[in-house]
Amino acid sequence: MNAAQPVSLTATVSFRLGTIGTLTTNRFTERIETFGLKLKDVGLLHLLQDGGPASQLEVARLLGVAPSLVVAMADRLEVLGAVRRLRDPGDRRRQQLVLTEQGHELLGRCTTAAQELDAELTAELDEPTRQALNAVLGTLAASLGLPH
Amino acid sequence: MNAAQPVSLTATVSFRLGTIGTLTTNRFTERIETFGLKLKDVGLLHLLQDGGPASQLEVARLLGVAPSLVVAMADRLEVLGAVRRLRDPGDRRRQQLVLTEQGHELLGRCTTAAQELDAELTAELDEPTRQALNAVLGTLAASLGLPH
DNA sequence: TATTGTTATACTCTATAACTATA
DNA sequence: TATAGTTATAGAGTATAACAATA
Repeated sequence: MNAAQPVSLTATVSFRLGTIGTLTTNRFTERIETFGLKLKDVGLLHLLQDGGPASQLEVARLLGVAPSLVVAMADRLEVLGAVRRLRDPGDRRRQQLVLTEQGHELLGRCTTAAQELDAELTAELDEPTRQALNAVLGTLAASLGLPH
Repeated sequence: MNAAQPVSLTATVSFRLGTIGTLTTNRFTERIETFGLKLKDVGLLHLLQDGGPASQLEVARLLGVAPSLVVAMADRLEVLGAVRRLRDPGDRRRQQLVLTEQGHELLGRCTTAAQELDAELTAELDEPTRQALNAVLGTLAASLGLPH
């Protein structure tokens, strides 16, 4: 007993989540390039929609990225007209990032792109299976501290 | 009709696969660093186990990476004693990469690491749910042309 | 001349560190 | 002196292009 039967690496949940996740990320990245967006820009847009205005440092902490990267993302999104920087009058060191109407629309297009990608990725699954998969992934995301 | 109800980006399968996949990849990468391996080295080891000896250019094509990257991986794995380069006597341009006994053991340790990570990631799921998840991921991987 | 592997170089993404303005 | 944001610099990972050996 205790003899581990030989399990293939590719049969593990981790390997499959990693490879499918990478493929998914690559395809999504291609699509949003069309909008002039980088992958993490989408996370920033989503954050602003959900949590309202936030200072750049708050954003960096919430996204788990360096503050200098938030500068680059905010620059890019400002050029696209998707966000505006508003100086906090009470503390003029702070930049409040706010989503513009255009930013909201852009986020909507990203969501549509994700839904289209969903259909493409799960084309082989029947609807109950697809929904069950999404539910389990939601549980997993929640338990791992990811947005869900 | 046809009015799309507002779906959150984070509720899509694509977003969840992307974020969970990235987290999984990061954690797996940390673990195999202990063995002196980079992420894609593991894919190479697995390939050699499954398909037997292969030329470096075949490996590049199968892994979907540049030939120059295979050189770097083979260098690293050769130093670790995990693979050997054998000149093809029939065509001396070709280097046949073969897995050594040590390479086989190393791959085994990677598989164990993935299984441990599986347990960690799916700790919140009951066993039938965990198995159902793995089965659907296997279906997905197969339909997307990924190893499974 | 074409192909395999290698080396040299460049590009993308992101972090760390130095710096400026404000508190 | 401490903090928010910015700019400068560096490192990891990987691709493309130039090159050498062999066919």
